[in-house]
Amino acid sequence: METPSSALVLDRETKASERPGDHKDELRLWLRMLTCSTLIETEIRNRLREEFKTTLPRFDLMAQLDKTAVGMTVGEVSQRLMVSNGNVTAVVAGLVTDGLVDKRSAPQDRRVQILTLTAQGRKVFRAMAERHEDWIAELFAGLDQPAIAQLFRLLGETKTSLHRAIAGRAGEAAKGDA
Amino acid sequence: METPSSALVLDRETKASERPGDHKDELRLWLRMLTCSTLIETEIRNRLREEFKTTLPRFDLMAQLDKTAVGMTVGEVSQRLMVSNGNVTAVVAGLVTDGLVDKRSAPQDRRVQILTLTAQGRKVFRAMAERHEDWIAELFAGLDQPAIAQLFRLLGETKTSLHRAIAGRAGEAAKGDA
DNA sequence: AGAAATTATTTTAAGCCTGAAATGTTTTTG
DNA sequence: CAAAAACATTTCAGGCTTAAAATAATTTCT
Repeated sequence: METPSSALVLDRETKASERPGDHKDELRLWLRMLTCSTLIETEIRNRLREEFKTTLPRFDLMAQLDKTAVGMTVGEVSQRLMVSNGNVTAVVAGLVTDGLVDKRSAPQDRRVQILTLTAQGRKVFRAMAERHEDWIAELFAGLDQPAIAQLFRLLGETKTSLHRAIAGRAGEAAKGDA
Repeated sequence: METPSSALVLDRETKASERPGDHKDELRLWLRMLTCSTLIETEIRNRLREEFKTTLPRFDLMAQLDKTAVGMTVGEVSQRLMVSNGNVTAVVAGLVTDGLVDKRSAPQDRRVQILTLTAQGRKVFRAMAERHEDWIAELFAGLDQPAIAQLFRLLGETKTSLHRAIAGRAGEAAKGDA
């Protein structure tokens, strides 16, 4: 950002990372990211309700199923959406009732439930997805292409950092368990 | 889906913004941002439960109240947290029961409820906030200071873009209403 | 002043979401 | 082969969240 000269000025001019034990910058970054996510989520939620009388969890679930031709198990969906298994069970129940999703146990392993979009489900989803893509573009319209690319890249680094930190802690916990 | 020949090859080489009507980059950006937010939220939620036996909504609410000496109204909190009024009412109820938050109607306007942290609430929150700040720093540890600053700046631009897009649409809706 | 509009909050009904316990199924192991 | 372990999903209890309707208080307008 700027070019400071002496060591003390350096502390003043650079960000808090120079001050030991201070992590305000990371906190502010997180709060700003959360604000952005919440604004987008709320807006998409509103538009899905107004324009398609549906909810974001339903849309997200259908989006996963649309990505595959052969269907997906409950566990697979739950992992991809980063929600609990029980949650998937509940949301799927609604979609099955509405004839948008088909659920059947796998013939070779009856523990597993295979979820697929019905023909109608696929049709309905495709229509929503098209609008959804426009909405997202509209929301990000204030960023030019290089800014989008840059942001995408930095969020990639963030994701890596998060995975490392979370896995690290899980490892610690496991060590304690053993 | 097939390999195009002349003009379209250019499309392949340049970014999607060159293809009219294609907004895949924005969509991928949003999905990546959502992944990051969800990872952080889930991790913070887990740690708050394990270490302090509390929930993220409660923590967030207390964080707002900690920012003021004179207290905050229900509406003010709801706006800042970007959640519904009814939600604040419910979460506050729990915190009042636990003696962490105090709620009383404003003397000059009895419609308004003033929320403040109790002494205990402030003490409990401060302890959690300190840990929380460390956790966030830990999660972002893979980013160096310039990356954090850059990301913060880009998310600022994003926020501006979002506000403009959302306000714009609200304006349209209002026009229709009149 | 009194009616109407506005404002702040709460209530309600419905759906989302979680972690943990329970259920049913398959695989491993003694 | 049968018991035990592992696995996939569902159920359950509890809390969060929302939009919309209801309630309560204040302000505005005539």
